[in-house]
Amino acid sequence: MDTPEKNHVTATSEFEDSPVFNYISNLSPIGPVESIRTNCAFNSLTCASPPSVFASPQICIHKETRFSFRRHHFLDPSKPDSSHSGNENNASEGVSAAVQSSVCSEREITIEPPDENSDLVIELPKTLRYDCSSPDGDVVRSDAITTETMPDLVLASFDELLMDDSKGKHHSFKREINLRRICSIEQNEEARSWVTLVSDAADLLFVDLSNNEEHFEGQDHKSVDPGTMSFISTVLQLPQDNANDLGRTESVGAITSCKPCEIGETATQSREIGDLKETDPASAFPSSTVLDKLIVSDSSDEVDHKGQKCMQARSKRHRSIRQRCLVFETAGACKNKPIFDCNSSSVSIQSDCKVASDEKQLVQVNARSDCSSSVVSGSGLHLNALSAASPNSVASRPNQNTLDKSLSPNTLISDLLPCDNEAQVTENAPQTSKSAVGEEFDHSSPKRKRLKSEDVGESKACKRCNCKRSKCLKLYCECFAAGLYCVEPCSCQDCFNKPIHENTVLETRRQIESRNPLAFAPKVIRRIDAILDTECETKTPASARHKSGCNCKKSSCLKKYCECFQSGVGCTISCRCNGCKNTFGQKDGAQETELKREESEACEKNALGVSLQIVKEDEKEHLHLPFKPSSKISRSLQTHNEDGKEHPDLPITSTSDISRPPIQLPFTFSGKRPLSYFASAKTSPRLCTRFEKPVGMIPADETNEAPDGASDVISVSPKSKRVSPPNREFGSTAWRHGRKVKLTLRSIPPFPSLTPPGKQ
DNA sequence: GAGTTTGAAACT
DNA sequence: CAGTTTCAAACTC
Repeated sequence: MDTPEKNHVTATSEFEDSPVFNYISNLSPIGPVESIRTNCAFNSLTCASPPSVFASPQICIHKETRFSFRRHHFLDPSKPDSSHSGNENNASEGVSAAVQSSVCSEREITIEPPDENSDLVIELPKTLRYDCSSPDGDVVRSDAITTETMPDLVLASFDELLMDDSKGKHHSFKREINLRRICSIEQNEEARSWVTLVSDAADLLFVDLSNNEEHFEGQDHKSVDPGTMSFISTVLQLPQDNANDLGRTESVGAITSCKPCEIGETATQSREIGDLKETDPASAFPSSTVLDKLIVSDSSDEVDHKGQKCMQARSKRHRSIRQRCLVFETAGACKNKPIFDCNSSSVSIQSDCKVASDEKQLVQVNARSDCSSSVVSGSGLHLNALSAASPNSVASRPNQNTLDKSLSPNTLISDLLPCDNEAQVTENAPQTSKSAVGEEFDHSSPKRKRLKSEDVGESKACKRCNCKRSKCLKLYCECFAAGLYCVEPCSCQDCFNKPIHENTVLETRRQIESRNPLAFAPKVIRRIDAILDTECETKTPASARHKSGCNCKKSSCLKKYCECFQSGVGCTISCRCNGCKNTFGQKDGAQETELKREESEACEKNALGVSLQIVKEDEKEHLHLPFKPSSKISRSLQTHNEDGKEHPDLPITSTSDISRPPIQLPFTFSGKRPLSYFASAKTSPRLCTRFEKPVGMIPADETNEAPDGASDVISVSPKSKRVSPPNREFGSTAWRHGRKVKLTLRSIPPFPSLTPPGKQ
């Protein structure tokens, strides 16, 4: 028998002869024998890795080298040729097999390339990345997952694990299950997204890839969210790329309208589109997401033109408007350079949290993308505008007129995407927009005031001010308040709200934010589930509300003087208005809503509960917008609603609304539309949503308290006086009475305790 | 288009 | 924090 040592020696000699060995030797200080042992140890280490990975991302990184190594070997056999050109399926299968067979390996794969032996490790990723262009690129997914979604996924699973830990049951087992689930979901999502995307212009993919290369690796989990946005944007953009701009846009607009019936159609379409989604159990989660539905419907629009019926129902006028708005929206999405440029900007913004830098980046983005600039020019879309518009879409349903107006893509985006992102987009817009926007606004005559009043959707999308004394540097200026630069259509005088005066603008903005951190936040906070709530058709007030409420004295909240009315939302108890007659919902009615909410909360105990924790824009500051799972929120967050349809979109809207100014919008979508989207919502540390968590699992205090503090709206009032201090628990009944109950945001105690130190 | 009304924002 | 002023949009004519 040969002793192990002999074997090692032999092997060593063999390796030494090979160039690979030499290469490795150069890369690693580890001696030949050691390296071999390391390889041997891979298996054991690999299995052990997952916990470590969960425990700490950094640890994962350390291990990554090994895993990458291992992965490299592992994949090669299945995919001798990394190009996968011929066998995309095989490749994907290999990957999927790897993923499913070994969760550990999957996670490892997802980890970013290690410092050492990076070449080897990176090699595969690159291959995958190139493969991304292929529709079947599940492999790509792994790559994408690595940089984008995994953190969320890991956190999500980890979160679940924690919950499990609380129970003290089957930790490892569930862990693996979770991981498997995640993997399967990812794969499914991947397949879907690719199916959808592939049908579209390949150029988009190229663009994405090119951009991905830049941003993917650099992005942390935060970046994931932007990716989703990007994805959405991409989807939205597709129509424009095609000759069927109007039609596509229209479909989007129809979706945007969010009519229940339309949604239903959309869902149906999505089903029709492919069994891919529905057939897969995994679809139960993200696939059902509204976003997903929308996307699917959009794609389905190509395959199945059913959706066009809804589109055709729209008037041409709205169609054109929508298209324009959509362009703007997408602009944010960066039509031609879409996704990742925008993402990058958003990401950088998030990380930097500096307006100046953000805007600069935005500018750069604009400069880089031709279309984007034009799109951006749509400056009309700004965060607030979107938020405001979105409510309209939902809230205005009672009024058919308003409904049509609300159909603008803005609504869709606002509904689907974090306002922040949008804001970012819009923020850029002004810079490059003027020329591009020119056309847009050419039609706008001096009577822009009238135009605004005439077409809410458009006006919302296209802010134009008429400031004379504020120099457009105060919140009086709608443009400035919206985070937009003034553009040609503006009739302002002595305007400083221009890129030329960037520093001034930024400084002013900082000052205002210092006074009121949420000064630039959307004025209207939408209910997450509003879009999905069938009741919205007849009852919108509860779906959204003004962040701080109105203070109308004479207008009876029936004119646009009233911000609630203007935003198409009903007044709430937070409003100080007198003689409220808001057609979107009277303040008095808010009390009834409150009662209903409490009732629903009672029901909530019997249903799956979801705790939604939204983080304020600035994650670095770790400002959490705590709120408890109100019944509606929980309901909306549940993977399945009454109709059995999934509504993952919640987090998005809620977060968007909550999050503060566009630029710093932290909100995170997962890079992959539904899945990541879902995952992020579900597991994001800052946005903690527990879809699957049964109420019973929630600590007694949590469940009990939820009703008290639960506010209809997930929102944070910009006005400090109305905002409840973070981390404060308002369980007492005292807070039930009066406005504070509504506006008070409750922190969710349980999460911190459950969260392991290393998680976040 | 000018003037008035209105309510948010800003100021004291 | 309340009251006042400033401001610009919304509205009316």
